[in-house]
Amino acid sequence: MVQIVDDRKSATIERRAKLFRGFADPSRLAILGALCNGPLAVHELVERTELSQPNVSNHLRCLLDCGLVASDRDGRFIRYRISSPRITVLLSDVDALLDVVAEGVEACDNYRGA
Amino acid sequence: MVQIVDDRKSATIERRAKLFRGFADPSRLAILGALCNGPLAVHELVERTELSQPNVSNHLRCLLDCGLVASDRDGRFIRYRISSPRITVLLSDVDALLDVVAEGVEACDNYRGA
DNA sequence: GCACCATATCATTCCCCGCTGATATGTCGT
DNA sequence: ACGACATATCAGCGGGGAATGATATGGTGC
Repeated sequence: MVQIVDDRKSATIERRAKLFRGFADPSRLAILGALCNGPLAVHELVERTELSQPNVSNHLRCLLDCGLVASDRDGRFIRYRISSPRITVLLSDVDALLDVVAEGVEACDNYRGA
Repeated sequence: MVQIVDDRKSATIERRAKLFRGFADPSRLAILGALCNGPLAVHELVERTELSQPNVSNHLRCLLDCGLVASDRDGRFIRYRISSPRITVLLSDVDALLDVVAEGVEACDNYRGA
C-alpha cells in the first residue's frame, strides 16, 4: 500500500527527471530551438547547429524515441518537426524563469555549464 | 559580428541547458516537489524524500545557488521554499507534456532513467 | 560551557552520457 | 546498375556529476 504510493510517486519523479534530461543538453536544445521555426532536414540542422552529422542524427533518434520530434520522409530528405506545441511552451517557460534566475544559474558551479 | 550573434545564441542555449539540468535529477525534483506544498526544513525534506541528509544539503546548496529556492533561518532550523511561482508553472507544464509523450520517454533507452 | 540537534562541507568512488570516426543503409538521378 | 548525396548506426573514449561516509560548523537549552 505504502509502497504503491511510493512507487507511484517515484515513478512520476523519474519520468519528469528523464524528460528534463531530454532538454538538459545544449545540442538537443539547439536542435529543438532550430525546429521551433519550422521543420528542417538533417543536413539543414547540421548547418545551423554546427554539430557533426552523426551527432545530430544521434540526438534526433533520442528526441524521436522520446516523442519530442516527429519525422516525415520527403524525397531523399527526412524532415523533422516539433511534435507538440507544449514543447514550445516549456521552452518559453524556461526563458521566463531565466529572466529571474539567470544570474544565479550562471554562478552555480555545482555542475558545469558545458 | 557573426561571432557575437553566435556567442549570444550559444550563451542562451547553454543557460537553458544548465537550468534544465537543475531539474534533470530525481533528487532535486523530489525536493522541489515537496517544497511546492509549502516551506520545509532540511530534516523534514530528508524524511519526505528518503534521501540522506548530506545528499539533501548538497542539492539544496545547488538549488540555492541557482536561485530556485530561498532559505530563512527559523531558530535552529533553516526553512527552504520555492523562490518563484514560475517554477511551479514549469513543473506543471512538464506534466502536461508528459501526458503526451510519457510512453515514448519511458521507451527511450538512449539515456537511462535513474 | 556542555551535550544535543540541525545543517553544511569535503573527498572518493562509480556510472552515465555525449562526442567522434568509421561505416552501413537508403534514395535519387542518369 | 552506378555514383552521389542524405541519413543512420556503432564502438570506444573521456569527462562530469551524483551518492556516500566522515567530519565540521552552528544554534539551542540546561
